[in-house]
Amino acid sequence: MNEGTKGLSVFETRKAIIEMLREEGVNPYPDRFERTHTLEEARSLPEGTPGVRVCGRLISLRKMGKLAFGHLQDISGKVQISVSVDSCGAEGFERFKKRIDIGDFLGVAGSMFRTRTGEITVAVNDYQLLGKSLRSLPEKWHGLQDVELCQRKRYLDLIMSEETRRRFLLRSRIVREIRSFLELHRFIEVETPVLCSQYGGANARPFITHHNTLDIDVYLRIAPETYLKRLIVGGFDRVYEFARCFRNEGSSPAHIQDFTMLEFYAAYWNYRDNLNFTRELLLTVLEKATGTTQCSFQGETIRFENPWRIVTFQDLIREHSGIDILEHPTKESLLKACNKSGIVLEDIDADRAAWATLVDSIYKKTCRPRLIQPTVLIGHPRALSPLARANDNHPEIADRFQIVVCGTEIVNAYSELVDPIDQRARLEEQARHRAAGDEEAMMLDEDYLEAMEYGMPPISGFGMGIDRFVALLAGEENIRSVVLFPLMRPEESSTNAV
RNA sequence: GGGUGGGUAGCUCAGCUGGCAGAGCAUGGGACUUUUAAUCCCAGGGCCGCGGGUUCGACCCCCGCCCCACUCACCA
Repeated sequence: MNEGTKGLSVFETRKAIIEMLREEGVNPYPDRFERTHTLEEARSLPEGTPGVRVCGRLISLRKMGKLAFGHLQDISGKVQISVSVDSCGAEGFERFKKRIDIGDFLGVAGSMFRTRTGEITVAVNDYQLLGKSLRSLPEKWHGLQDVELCQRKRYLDLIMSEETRRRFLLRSRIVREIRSFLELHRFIEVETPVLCSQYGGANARPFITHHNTLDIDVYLRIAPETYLKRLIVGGFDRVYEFARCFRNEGSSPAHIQDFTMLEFYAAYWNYRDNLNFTRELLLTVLEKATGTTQCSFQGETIRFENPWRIVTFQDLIREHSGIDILEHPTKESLLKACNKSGIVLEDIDADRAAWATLVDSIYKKTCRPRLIQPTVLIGHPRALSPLARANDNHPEIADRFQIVVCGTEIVNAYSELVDPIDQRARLEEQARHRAAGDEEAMMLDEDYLEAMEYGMPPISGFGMGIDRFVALLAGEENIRSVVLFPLMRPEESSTNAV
C-alpha cells in the first residue's frame, strides 16, 4: 500500500506517511474540527440522520476491498464508522486505506445507518485526519496489562481500558459532589500554602526543598490544618480545601507520598455536629456519584446507609484484645498486659514510645483490620491528638472521631483545640519529643499560636483522604489505581535523555 | 529496609532436562462491498532488564545490581 516503507518500524512508516501527506497538501495536524455530536450522542441518533460530524481516536479498523469499518472513540463512548467506495469515491477510499491508521485522530461527516448486524454506524462521505499517530496502540484484545506501564503511561491505559476511564471519571464526580455539598452548606473553598517555612497539622516527615531567593529551606505541607484554622480566626467561618499534601514516608497500597486530602472547618460546631454533617455528606456524595449508598470491597458489601457503629478506643481494644487500657495508665503496665495477652508489637521502641503510642499500635494491630463496615471510633487519647480539644469531663481523651471502613481510616475529625495557652503547652510537649529524636512530632509554630491568641470560636474540623475514599468506592485495593500519574522512579531512557 | 513473585518483539504471552528465539495482535505487500478479536496468502521485526560467573554451549543454573507488584514494618 505504502510503497517504499517495507521493513521499516511503525514509527518510521508513519513518519513517511506524514511526509507523503504534506506533499499531497494535507496537514496531518490541522487546528480544528467542527463537531455536531459526541460519539455517545451520535449512537442514539435515528437511522437516516444526515449531516453528522463526529470525531475521535480511531481504535479499530477492518479494511476490505471496497469497504472498511472501524470504531471511533472519545470520552463519551464509541461509534462505528464505515468508509466505502460508494460513499467516498474510489480515490477517497484508496487514500483512506493508505493514509489512515489505527490510533489516528479522525473527523468524519456522514449519515447514520444500521448495518446488517444491527449496529448504528456513520456512513462516512467525507473524512479528515485530525492528528497522526506515530506509534501503534497496545494489543487490542488484552490492552495494557503491565501495572507499571499503566501507571507510567496512563494515557495508554485510558485509551485502552473502559474500566480505567470509568474509574477516573468516578473520581472527578466524587470530588464534584463533595464540592457541591460543601458549597450548598456555605463552606468557602480556599487555597493555602503548599510551600511553607513551618509544617504541622499531622505527625509525619516532610519533603524539604530550598527557596533560592530567600535562601531558606522550605517544606511541602503535610496538612493544611493550621492555615485553615487561621482563616477561621480571620472570619471565614466555614472553609474547605482539596489539599495536595506530601509526606516523605513509606509507600504502600494505602499510602502515597503525594496525595489529596479534603479538610474543612466549621466554626461553632463540635465534633458531634461534625459527625452528623459527615454522615449526610458521605451518604449524599455516594448516592449522587455512584447511584447507591453501598459499595463492594473484597467480596463484602459495605452499607453506608446503616447506622454507623460508634465505639470508643477503650471498648474496641477491650473487645479485640481483652485489655482495658484505662486499667493500665502507665506504659509499663500496658506493656505487661500486652505480653500477657500475646500481642506482639514489633518495631516499637519500648523505651521511647509513650503510653498513647502503645495504645495506638495495639489498636492498629488488633482492631483496625477487622473494622469492615463503617465504624466511628471515638475516645482517642489526648496525647495522640495534639491539635484536638480535650473532653470536658474526661480530660485525658480528645473530642475526636475517626471513620474506619474496610480497615482503613477514611475520615479524621475533632473539636479543635482553640485555647492558645493549652495549645502552646501541647506544642511544647511535641517539641520535647522532637528534641528527643521523634522526627514526626509537630513543630512549635509561633505564627499559628499568635493567630490563636487573637481569639478563636468553637471549631470542628474534618480531614478525609480523597484517594482512599475513591479507591474504596471504585473497589480498588491500591490507591495508585485512582491516582492518574503516581510518582515512580524514572525510567533509564528518560534520565539518559537529559 | 526484610520476605515472595515478576521483567522475552510496539502490546499480550509461550519457551521442555542447558542445545538455532516462538505465537497472537500490531506493522509492510497481495486478495476481498456488511465487518466488529474480520478472513485468507506472503514478509519484516529481538541487547531475552543490566553486569559478572559456571559451561563446549545460558532466556534457562549461580552471584551482584536495577525496575515493578504483593507483603511486613512507619505514616493517612
